[in-house]
Amino acid sequence: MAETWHEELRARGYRITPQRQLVLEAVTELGHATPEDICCRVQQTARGVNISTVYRTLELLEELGLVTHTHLGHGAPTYHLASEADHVHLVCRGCGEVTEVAPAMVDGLVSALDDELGFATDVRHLTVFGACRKCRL
Amino acid sequence: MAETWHEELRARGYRITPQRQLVLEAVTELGHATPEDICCRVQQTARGVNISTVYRTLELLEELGLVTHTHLGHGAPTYHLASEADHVHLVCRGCGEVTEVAPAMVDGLVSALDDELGFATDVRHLTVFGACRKCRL
DNA sequence: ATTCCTGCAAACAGTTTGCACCGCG
DNA sequence: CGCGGTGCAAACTGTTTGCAGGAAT
Repeated sequence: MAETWHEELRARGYRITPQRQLVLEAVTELGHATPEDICCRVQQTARGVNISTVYRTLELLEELGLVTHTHLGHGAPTYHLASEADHVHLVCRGCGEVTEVAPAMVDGLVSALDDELGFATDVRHLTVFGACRKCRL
Repeated sequence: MAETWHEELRARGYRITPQRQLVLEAVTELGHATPEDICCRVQQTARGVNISTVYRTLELLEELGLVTHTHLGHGAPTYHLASEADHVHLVCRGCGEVTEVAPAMVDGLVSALDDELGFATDVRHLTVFGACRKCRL
């Protein structure tokens, strides 16, 4: 609701622009969107936010902690709202389906890596490839 | 030792060429190598295996089950011998260090996904991003 | 008015493809 | 000798950058 991120931006000396608002909206509405998805979406509403502005904006929003990205395969990365990103991705190599599962599913792995190696896992960036029930032979 | 893959190739109607041998050797010796790494390596020994041949060959070797690849970050994928690929990758976002850990570390996750969703995890393609002991603030 | 932001075009990295020639079998 | 493989160049996707004009503050 509250546009708290406006203050966040100003506090760091950044400006609030229509493009930035449009990109954030597009990420919110699309979920799992590639930079190009976002660009297309934004083209429909207003006319034109350039693809390079989309990249620059996503980088900025990620730096502010408003969005995150994951790699769901070979192509372009996909972006989420950080507030809705609290899940792990499962990608099926057979049908390409993407499923989200609760981060609790990997709690064991996370604590094992922490205990044994001192490694702090970024759960939200985790993508597990494999075969879903339908596609496993 | 045994060049059993020679028969594999012939059996499927493929030919054995010096380029294919060189690429396989490079993957064996380098480990975690990008297509370009492999290309460079091969340039030194003989003169010239073209980058597009490297791509075509890696695709072939992967289809034969001799090599696999993972995505260790933003850039190019990295290739391994399939016989040495039985591990999970940890990538530190701070220093970029890549660590290999035993697949046993993720056994819990794998069986949870199988039990609850019927999802068959491809452990060898799994990459966990995060921060290593030194880089976690 | 100042400074940041945007659009555009060009540069770039990684990968794929078409085609003529080459060489394994 | 025939057909698959290779090299080369061109096309392509995804991303970054330099620069001049435009807009938020």
